[in-house]
Amino acid sequence: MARAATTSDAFNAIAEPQRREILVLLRFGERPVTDLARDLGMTQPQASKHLRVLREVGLVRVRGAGRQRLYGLDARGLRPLHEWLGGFERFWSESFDRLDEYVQELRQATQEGPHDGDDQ
Amino acid sequence: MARAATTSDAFNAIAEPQRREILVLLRFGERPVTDLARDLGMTQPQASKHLRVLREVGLVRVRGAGRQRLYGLDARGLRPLHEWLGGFERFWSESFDRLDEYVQELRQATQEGPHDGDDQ
DNA sequence: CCATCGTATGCCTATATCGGAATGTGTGAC
DNA sequence: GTCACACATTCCGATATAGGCATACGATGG
Repeated sequence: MARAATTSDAFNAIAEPQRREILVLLRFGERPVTDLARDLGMTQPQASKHLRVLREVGLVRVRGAGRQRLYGLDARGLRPLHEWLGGFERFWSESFDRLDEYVQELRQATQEGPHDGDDQ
Repeated sequence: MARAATTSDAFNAIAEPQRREILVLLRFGERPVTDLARDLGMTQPQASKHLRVLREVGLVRVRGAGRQRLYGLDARGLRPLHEWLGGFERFWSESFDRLDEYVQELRQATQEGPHDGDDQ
């Protein structure tokens, strides 16, 4: 068997650096294919192919605007990634995450009794 | 060119579901190869190969313990993923994250003036 | 030193990728 | 209707994967 299809997963889809860059660009709004291709220094067909993959895993949506097709981000598809990663937060926050720190601060401020401890 | 090597990235390494499961198991502590293989229902050689990949991208470390080799999580390698994903938080929190909600609650409780709004 | 356990590696095949170039499809404009 | 434009799809080749199986490696114990 070969590697799993790039379209099988958000995990597989974003394994490709260029696809990640596309998603980053789309954070700033919808864009047509040619725009993306030019900004990322790739050919139009390649951009189209990458967008196809991203579409199949539900990370982007298309909207026909005249003879252009505007691609837009659908970041809900990234949630599985986020959730999976969530299980590891405690590990890489050996040097605490700013958000974590913030939460702790606030937790103290509100004088909520702590109900979870950290072990290991 | 083919797909980028699985060992080129944490992104590529975790594209494989079994590799993700290995990492999840390692959250609970160090473990020898055979253990992992059995728990995940795969052959020992496969587990070894997956662990090799994970090692090459710095997601696990090995520690020789007698004639066993204990594999342990090194979650720092997941930070690039976390950081990349961070840029999208605002998007998938259309239906708010529990943590986000919690932070907001607490923010109100502490009566901190709000200094950022959510747009979309 | 030799047997044995735990683990790593080599070889093989099928599969699917990414890149490049050319060409197909569809929409709007004149 | 035809041209031009924006985009999608196809064919090609090189590459490297994951799985299965056999086997090599390394350390420990007797």
